[in-house]
Amino acid sequence: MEPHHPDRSEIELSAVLHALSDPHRLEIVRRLDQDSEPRACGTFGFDLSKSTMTHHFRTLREAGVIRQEREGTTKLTSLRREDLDARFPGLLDAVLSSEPVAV
Amino acid sequence: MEPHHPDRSEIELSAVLHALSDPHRLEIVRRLDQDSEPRACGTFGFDLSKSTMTHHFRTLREAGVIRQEREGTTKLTSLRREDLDARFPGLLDAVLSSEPVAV
DNA sequence: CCATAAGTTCGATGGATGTCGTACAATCAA
DNA sequence: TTGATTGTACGACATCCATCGAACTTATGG
Repeated sequence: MEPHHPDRSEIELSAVLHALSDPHRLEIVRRLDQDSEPRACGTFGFDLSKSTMTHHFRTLREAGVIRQEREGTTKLTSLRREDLDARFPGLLDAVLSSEPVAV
Repeated sequence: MEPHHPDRSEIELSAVLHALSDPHRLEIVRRLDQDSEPRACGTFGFDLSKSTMTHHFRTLREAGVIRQEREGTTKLTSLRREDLDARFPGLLDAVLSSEPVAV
């Protein structure tokens, strides 16, 4: 079964803020924004287990921050920038324009 | 002893996002922004116990979102808008411009 | 068909979090 | 001084959360 993505109108501010309040997840979003190309989950090189990464990606997806699509054996992840900009104008830019933190 | 307020440069994005990710705390910040006048802690009328309110105000204060100053028997709370705007430009406006949610 | 690679699922675990009630401290008014 | 008002401190408790390892699924490539 395909994973669930909330509709744009269903994206909740508190869920987005909570998703972005974890340093690992914020760094994921930061890199997705820089690349502007869908990216495989395993290409982030964090010192975390696979199951923990799955947990973080699920948190971001269920909050409506990212989109995940299966592509063969991998899973491409992309930022839902248009949806986020439409729903919370300026939020993503404000968050991403702050200085990165080491993770 | 006076409660601790982080210096502007010490305010961390993850702490701010976490503080704002709770609906009650977000509503507190929303009202502080509308009033633009320092406000007593007890004037928010939430259906929460006093100790829970203390907890939320402490979370906001330690994240650097609000300032608390004793004034007689009450405690005036104000938004640290200048500090937040300087440290994370546009963040507070983006958060506050989204539609309020019932609490 | 088999092995490998990429993620998910499923407990488990230690720590944080939101909530409460009761007791306490500080200030002001009578 | 006594009482009322405001808020804090301290446990307690149920839940959530970030993390892990091990077992599983799904697709790809010999």
